[in-house]
Amino acid sequence: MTSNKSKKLNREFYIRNLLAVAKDLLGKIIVRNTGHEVISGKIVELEAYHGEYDQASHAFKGKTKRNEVMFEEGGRMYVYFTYGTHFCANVVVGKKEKGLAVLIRGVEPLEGIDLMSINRYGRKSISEKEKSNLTSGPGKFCKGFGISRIHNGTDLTGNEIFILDRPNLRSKEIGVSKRIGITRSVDLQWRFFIKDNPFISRK
DNA sequence: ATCAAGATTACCT
DNA sequence: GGTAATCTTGATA
Repeated sequence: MTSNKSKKLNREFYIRNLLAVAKDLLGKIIVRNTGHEVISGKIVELEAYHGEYDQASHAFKGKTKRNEVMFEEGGRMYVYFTYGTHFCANVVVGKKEKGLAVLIRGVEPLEGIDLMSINRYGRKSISEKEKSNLTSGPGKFCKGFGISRIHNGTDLTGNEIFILDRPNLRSKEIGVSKRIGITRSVDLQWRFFIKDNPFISRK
């Protein structure tokens, strides 16, 4: 079982430099334990957001009711609702009050694929195309994993949602680009992904 | 109280 | 490549 092979990332992992944590999270295994079933997948794409000098960050204008989890100590989930339809999940990074986060944008499904299929399409049996589309985007990942507003603030050192350690990738395996879907601070090259992985949201 | 924008996705031509 | 769907938040009055 994938979930038992390696160790859960601890608090110290998350309380580090934003871009270092972002790159190190690539290739790690994110797990959701519903209490009945386990869903897991490899993180293959993400983006970093910095509350102090990144105008695209939800934390840029300071703490509000919506983004308050971003100002907690690293190692929690910040989940927000957008476009009236989708949830997006972030890993909060760094010390308290910093406002740093990493948006999870792409995951390669490992365990619980039947449940993911039901969450996304309402049925277990899905086409090859639907399989490749299960969790290849921030909203799709949340839908597949059943993550919604009730998971905002979830402690990733707990037992419901957590991330398992894996060896860091070599920098050669990591692609870097501008972030997607934003209108401010557009030139920061803060999107990271595993090159050639089919579950990244865009080529 | 009102309103525009939004860290997206699915479906259309 | 274009755009409707759908609703919460934060800004402004």
